[in-house]
Amino acid sequence: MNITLKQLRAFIAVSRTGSFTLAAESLFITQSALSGLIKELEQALGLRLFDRSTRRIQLSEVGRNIYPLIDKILDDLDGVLDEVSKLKALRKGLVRIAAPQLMASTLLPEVIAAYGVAHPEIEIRLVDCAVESVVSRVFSGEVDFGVGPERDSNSEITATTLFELPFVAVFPPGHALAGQHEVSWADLAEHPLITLQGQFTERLAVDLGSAPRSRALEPHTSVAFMSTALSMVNAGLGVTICITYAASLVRLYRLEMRPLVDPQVTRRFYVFTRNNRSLSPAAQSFRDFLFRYVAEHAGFGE
Amino acid sequence: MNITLKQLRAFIAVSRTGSFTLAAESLFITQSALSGLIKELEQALGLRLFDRSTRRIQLSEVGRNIYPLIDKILDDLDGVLDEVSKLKALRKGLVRIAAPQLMASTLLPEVIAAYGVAHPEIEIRLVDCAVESVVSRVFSGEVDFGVGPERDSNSEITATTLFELPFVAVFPPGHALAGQHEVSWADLAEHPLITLQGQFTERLAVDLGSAPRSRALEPHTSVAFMSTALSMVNAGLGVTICITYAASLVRLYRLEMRPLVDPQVTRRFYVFTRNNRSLSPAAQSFRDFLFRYVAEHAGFGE
DNA sequence: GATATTCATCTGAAAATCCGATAAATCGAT
DNA sequence: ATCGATTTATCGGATTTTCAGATGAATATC
Repeated sequence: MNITLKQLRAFIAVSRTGSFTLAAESLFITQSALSGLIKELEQALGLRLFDRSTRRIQLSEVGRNIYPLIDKILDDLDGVLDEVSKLKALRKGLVRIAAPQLMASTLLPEVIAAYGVAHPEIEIRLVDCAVESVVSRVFSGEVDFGVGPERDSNSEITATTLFELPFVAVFPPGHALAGQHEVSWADLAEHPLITLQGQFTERLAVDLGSAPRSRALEPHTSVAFMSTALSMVNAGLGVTICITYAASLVRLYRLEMRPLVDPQVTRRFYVFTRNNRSLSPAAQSFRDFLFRYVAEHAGFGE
Repeated sequence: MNITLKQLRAFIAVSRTGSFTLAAESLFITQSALSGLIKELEQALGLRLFDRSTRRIQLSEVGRNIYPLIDKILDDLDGVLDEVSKLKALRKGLVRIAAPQLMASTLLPEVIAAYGVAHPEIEIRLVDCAVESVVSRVFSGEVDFGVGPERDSNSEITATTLFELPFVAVFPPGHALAGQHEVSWADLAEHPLITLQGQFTERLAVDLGSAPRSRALEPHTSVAFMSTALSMVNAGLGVTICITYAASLVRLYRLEMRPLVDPQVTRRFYVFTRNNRSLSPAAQSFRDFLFRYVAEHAGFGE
């Protein structure tokens, strides 16, 4: 005769309730079946687990000793079953992510592709939108989480740092700056600059301060999308600046990058999640994967 | 359908061997039974645990995740069973015994030492306390059982006779009584008597009745501990009386003993256990050993 | 393409499990 | 003390589960 989970559950139930009858009810079996289960278990172990009369039930010395152990085992088992149901939910799932256009065309496709290898059943839906509306889409629940640069904090939204990367200067091959390993903001001021409209540039100006080199930021041209800026650079209309995570796109345009220094300015990117709202297992899994991916490809795109 | 330990063991066995056939062998069941077990488990969990063709078996994603968890649970369970069998086999255990101070310094150390030879893994914890509180400590569960002289019966406590021994007179070598082989209570009255305080002496007075010889008990001095009494006897301050089980202590003091007769009065000692409460295997074992020891050393200490 | 190996399935037989009823024990109240 | 209520233990029969052996299907190897 082997020990069964039923017997162990019976043991715990009787220990908890201190009564065969109550325990039987809680297990949805008859009292006689329960009586039999305990008897079997005691037989299998070769000793009494309860000191019992028809009126009183009490754990025996040995019973007291093993109760917490058995209880823990059953708890662990239930934990595993929970785990399984989570994993099961993970097998099919839909994750929606909001990200600014540039990120949605550089880092994220790369990560999504890598994730898809291990989790083909999970669909990742990418919402590319204006930087400004990433957080609001997270807030509205339209997406599971969002990725983007720092924005006004909001008590309903949690921002977790995903990475922090420096700015680089971008110019065509054979450009005057191509000879330098690094480019200073002052160097940059010597050339027509193509910048992005919106907060991207405004914040950068703040970071650089009112120092004379901020003149570098006086835009020659200002466009809405990075891809437009890159096309213009490619056409020899000027230089632009971007963050290294866009490296794949820059390479696609066959342009050159140089670290921007004096000072080196970095930009943090965050994952935005909504408070008081747990992620679906699939979303959780992809979010973890994203962090791991970024950590393992530190300085990716360089 | 509920999950069973059999299924979990089957899962582990298949994971380990990577083969249904081998796993079935190692579990001493047929391959078809094993196939069924895995099928059931997968059904219960609602997903595949193995990716299998007829030629190759491989843990699925989920299977890989839960394998270590399940393995740990089974290990824990086996650990508990081990624990139980150790307790049962007396390879470990703790026995707590309450006994009056005198007994805790004479008979019990002797028995415990003898028991320890055969059962070195079992710890015997001796609680020496006032005679009056032996039973209450048994009742409270503070000790597994108690040893002591007769006390008020209690429906919750079972008293089993351990031994019945006579009183002896104790005096220094060269004492006036040394020439006699036996000492009567009347003889005793001729010498200053040192007695123990408390019920010990009171009960003795009852046993002796109102006969004139009870004058023997009029105490010259009354002390709390036998060892004090013996020291005083040793110093020539008088004689005392005790029960033969204390012989080892008397000999330690190099005093002499003589049977007290006319009448011979005996005192019974009991083992007190609590009703409706089984002893742990270790306590059971030591209790049995104690009875055997006393029986085999009948009149021990003489 | 033949062969050997492996997992899945089917079937009858054996074992277990469960339930309901009943017995036995105990406690509390009259 | 006795009776009634409550609780655990046990018994017999019906049901369900489990298992072994044989067979079938799939696939890798030669």
